[in-house]
Amino acid sequence: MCAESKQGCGCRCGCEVRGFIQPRLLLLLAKKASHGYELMEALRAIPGAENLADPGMLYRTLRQLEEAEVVQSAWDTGGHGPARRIYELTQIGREHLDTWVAEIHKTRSHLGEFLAEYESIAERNSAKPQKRG
Amino acid sequence: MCAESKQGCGCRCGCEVRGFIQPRLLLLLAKKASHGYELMEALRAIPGAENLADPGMLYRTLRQLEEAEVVQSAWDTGGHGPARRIYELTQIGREHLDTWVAEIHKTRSHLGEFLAEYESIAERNSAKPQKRG
DNA sequence: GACATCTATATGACGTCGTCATATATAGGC
DNA sequence: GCCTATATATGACGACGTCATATAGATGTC
Repeated sequence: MCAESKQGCGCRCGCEVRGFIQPRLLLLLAKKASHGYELMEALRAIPGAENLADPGMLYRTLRQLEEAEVVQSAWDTGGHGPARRIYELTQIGREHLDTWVAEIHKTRSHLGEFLAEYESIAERNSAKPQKRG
Repeated sequence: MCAESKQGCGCRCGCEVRGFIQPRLLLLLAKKASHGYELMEALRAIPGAENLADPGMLYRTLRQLEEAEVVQSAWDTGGHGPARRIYELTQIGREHLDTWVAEIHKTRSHLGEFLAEYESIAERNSAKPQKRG
């Protein structure tokens, strides 16, 4: 989207929430226990989460979450294809999701306030385009 | 907030937009040309932006933005105290702010959809706390 | 049975972002 | 001269994100 993105042009060309793959995974797992590949496909199907469907980030995050006892896993060799590591939420994981949800509420409010502030400035400028009204 | 934050517990304990200091600065500068220290105080006063009031991040970002011709600066030796570098938006900067605003709108919608999804699951679980309804 | 393809998990390299610590310098009060 | 407030700037380090690459089992096909 941004041709100048090399050498830090200051143009981020996107507004992403840091670490958002975590609550995305927790919410998906709150619906249904699942494995990495399936979670990746699910992320790919969610508008705004397509960028999170990266195997590198995904599998590393799942390992971190398991290390933190937010999820737990078990091998599933029953299906067709290679063995899959099935993840499910722990009680800690459900609490983490609740914490994330509270924080996301706050962040959403802050974005709303930012946009309102922008609108008020944009209005002021369009009302008085000349230097001295 | 999170005692386990050492060794990557997976608990982010916060929901921050990556690089959000940029649109914050652009919006502040859209209101009024200003210098680093003043921008830092302004950020400190905005709910949800307190964490962005870090001199390291701030001055580096201002330099990057100037490098990208998003802002331009000039020394001001008139005031009392040390010389200040006064920044103001360029035309490119105003366009960048507009781009950011469009992206922030999208992100805000995605957060709303995430929260709605969470609510629908929370309702379902509280409606049927037992295994088979 | 050799080969390609799909499914599935995993690691390495590298850059950006964010936090914290630290350095430097001017102006004013005592 | 010394302390504090103002003001800008740099270094180190970890977390996050992207891209590339490695490994391997199952399936289909010629």
